[in-house]
Formats: sequence, C-alpha cells, structure tokens
Amino acid sequence: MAIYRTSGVLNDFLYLSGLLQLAFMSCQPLFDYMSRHIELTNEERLKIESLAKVRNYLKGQYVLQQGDVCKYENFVAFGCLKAFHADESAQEHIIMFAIEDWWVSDLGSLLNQTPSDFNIQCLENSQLIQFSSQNLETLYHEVPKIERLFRILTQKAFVASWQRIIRGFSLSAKERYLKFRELYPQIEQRVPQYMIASYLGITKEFLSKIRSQLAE
Amino acid sequence: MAIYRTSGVLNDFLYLSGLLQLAFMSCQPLFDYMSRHIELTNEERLKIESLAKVRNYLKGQYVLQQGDVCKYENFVAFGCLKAFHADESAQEHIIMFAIEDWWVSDLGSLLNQTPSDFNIQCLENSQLIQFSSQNLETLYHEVPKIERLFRILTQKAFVASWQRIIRGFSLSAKERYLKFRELYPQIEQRVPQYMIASYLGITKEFLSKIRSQLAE
DNA sequence: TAATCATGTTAAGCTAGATTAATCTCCTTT
DNA sequence: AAAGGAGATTAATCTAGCTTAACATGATTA
Repeated sequence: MAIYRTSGVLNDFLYLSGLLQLAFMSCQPLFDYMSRHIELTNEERLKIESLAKVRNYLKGQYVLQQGDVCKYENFVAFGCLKAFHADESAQEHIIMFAIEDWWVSDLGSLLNQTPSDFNIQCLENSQLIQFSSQNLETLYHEVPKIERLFRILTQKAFVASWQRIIRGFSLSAKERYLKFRELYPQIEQRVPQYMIASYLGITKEFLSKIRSQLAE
Repeated sequence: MAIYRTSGVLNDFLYLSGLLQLAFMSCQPLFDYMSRHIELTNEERLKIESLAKVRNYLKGQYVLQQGDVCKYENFVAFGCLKAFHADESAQEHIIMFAIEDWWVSDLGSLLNQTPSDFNIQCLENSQLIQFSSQNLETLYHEVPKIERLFRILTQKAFVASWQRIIRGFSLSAKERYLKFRELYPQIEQRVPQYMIASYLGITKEFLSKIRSQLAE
C-alpha cells in the first residue's frame, strides 16, 4: 500500500530525522510526563529506565497486529498512531488516536496474553517508550508510586471510554463531530478526515456532508 | 411513577425481606468476592469493614442522580441496578446493569468530585457495600493489596468498555443482542426487554422485531 | 368488576446515515 | 508532461433502525 512508500525527498528527510531521533532516544519525555503527576527520585528514574525500551517506528509500520499478542504498553514520546479494529468485511474502525504523552496498547491482550482485537499503526514516524507486561509488573512492585499512577491513569481512561459510549448513544453524527473537534483539536489537524469519520463511526462521505453543512 | 408503587402483598414481602436483610448486613459478600482475587488477613478485613458502609435500597430508589456528585463506590451484595444517562430529550440510555459482585459508581464524578453524568437506580431491592472516595484513598494507603486489586479491576472494566465500543461499531443490532445474551445470560432473565434495548442502543420496538425474526 | 399500569408486539411511514460511483485537487513518481 | 495515488466532495439511491400509534396481556388496584 502506498502508505509505506514515500517520495525521494521525503525519504531523505525521514532518514535524516531518523538519525536525529536516534540521537535522542531517552526516557526524558516519559519522565517529564510523569513529573506532572508524581515526584520521582533519581533511583526510581534509573529503575524505570532499566525496564523501558525506546524504539523508533516509521510511518505506516505496525506496532501491533490484530491476532498477535500485545507485547508492550507504549508511551508515545513523539509521533502519531491509530488503534483500529478490522471487522469481518475488512472494514477499519478506529478506536483511538495516540499522540505525544498518550499511552497505547491492547490492554486486554497484554494482561491476558490473548490475541489482540485490534491493530496499532503509525500515522507518522514515531518514538515509543515500551514496557513489557513483565517489566510493568516488576515496576509496580519496585516502585509502588507507579502502580498508583497506573491505577489513576486507567481510571481516567475508563471514564473517558464511558463518556464516549454515552456520546455514541445520545449524540447525532454532527454533534459527535463537533465534540471531537472540541476534545481533540490537535488531532483534528494531524490526521486525514476519513480517519476521523472512522473514529466517529460514520462514513467519510457523510462526514464530508456534515462539514459542508457546517460551512454554510 | 409506578415503579415506586407495589402491591400490598409485595409490600409485605418487601417489608419482611427488608427485615431479614437487616439481619445480614455484613461485608461478607465483599470478602468472599475479594478472596477470589487476593488473600486477606484478619486485620485487613477489619480495616475494610471499618471503612465500608452497608446500605439497603428498595426497588426504584436512586443510589445516584445525574447532576449530583457521586459519593460512593458501590459493591453489590445482592440486588440488581441500572446506570443510565438521560439526554436532553429525557431519553434514557442504559450504560450498564449491575448484579451481585459487581461494582457500580460514576467513577469520573467520584474522582473529580464533579456532577455526575448519569443515574444509578435499583431495579430490585438491593444491598450495597459503599466506600466514600476518602475511605477508598485511606484503604489504598493502608492496604496496598487493595490498590492493586482496584487497578486490576479498573483495567478489566476498561477493556470491557473498549470491547463494547468495538461491538457498537462493527456489529448490527441483531448481532449485538445475541452477544449480550451470550455475555450476560443472568441479566437477560432479570431485567425487562425494553431496558435491554436501551442498553443495546436500539428501540424496544426494534428489539421486539429482532426477537420475532430469531424465533422463526 | 372495572380500571390502570407495566410490558411487549405489530405494522405503516419516515429519516439518518450507508453505498456506489463519478469527479476534483493536490502531490508524487516516472 | 503525463500518469497515478491519496484525500476530499457531491449526488443518487438504498436501508437499518426510528417514530408513531394501535393493540394485547397479565398483574395490581380500587
């Protein structure tokens, strides 16, 4: 698919920025993020660093494929990804986007070591900070603060997913689109419209219609 | 509304069973439940008991009303409840049912002390074991096992809610109904059809049609 | 006994949103 | 320069599921 291909110029850029990115493969973005929630000692930072794995992905690459067991909980240092489920008729349904400072994984698959329900794919060159479920367990035990942080994060994610379910019930497609723009203005700029349509659970044609109505 | 009213005979029964239930207001159901996940010492049990509040509700009573701040995380010792959101046009959208051994609350409201997005109402006489957010915090600190348990429970709940979102995208109403029966056979027996329709995000008339198709 | 209420069913007509297919605009590649 | 691909738009037609409304049933109440 064309998403894997890039122009010569873009390739040069990617190669270059790839090199640049290699120069900055550290857990710093994660520490910055964490320090907004909890305070970490230097030993704790070292512990976290020893259990994390920093990895770069190119645009189009899959971090997780439906059917595989999810190996990592991923923190996005930079880049943009989508998580999507492909149904029987190969239709893609985007479950979430992830940009800087977001966590993305198939938690069910990671926890139960079962085949994943969905795919995670990079929409831009991305750098992820990865924790295997084993390392995460170790981290929970050795740095209880982190267990606490993850409880809180998961609770927030759970609340957000319930709000999404409520929106799915009680709002029209147009209202859901407006809500999406309100909630995620940064993401709206960064991903193509047809993916937003997929996230909203409507066709790209219908989203286009909604937008033209809004423009009037 | 008639849901509050009951026949004389039923009232007698309720009164009686209310008395009987008063005789058994203990945290035992919660301990039984917890012991399926973690092991508790006697001191820990006492700690939990000291922070919990056992309360009976009659059929029809609200445990939480939309707009109020959610005061408790509720464990269902017995009974049956629904959590539902009422939209602008006063339409009810059932988000979840809760029976024995389920937890039910508006976590977002509880955590952030913000007005709740939805109602929690008893469909049967119910007994809840309640933890205020303060007591829950205390519990997390004094019994770290519990913090761990709640992290795991929340993760599971989060996974379940994502699966529900996926189902909402990729399954037809009929498929969603069949899935519901598969996942929650006990609940199907216990709540009226029109509430199941609401849970599935369809009208009661359409569910009726689906069922008649299935019966053919 | 008659009335009421909760629940469920059936059927006619209606709309939000899907499907299909053609067209357009940028980019990128050759 | 031409061809191709990704993304977006528009319009015609179609359908899953909604709305409305009438009716059935069984339980409860007066």
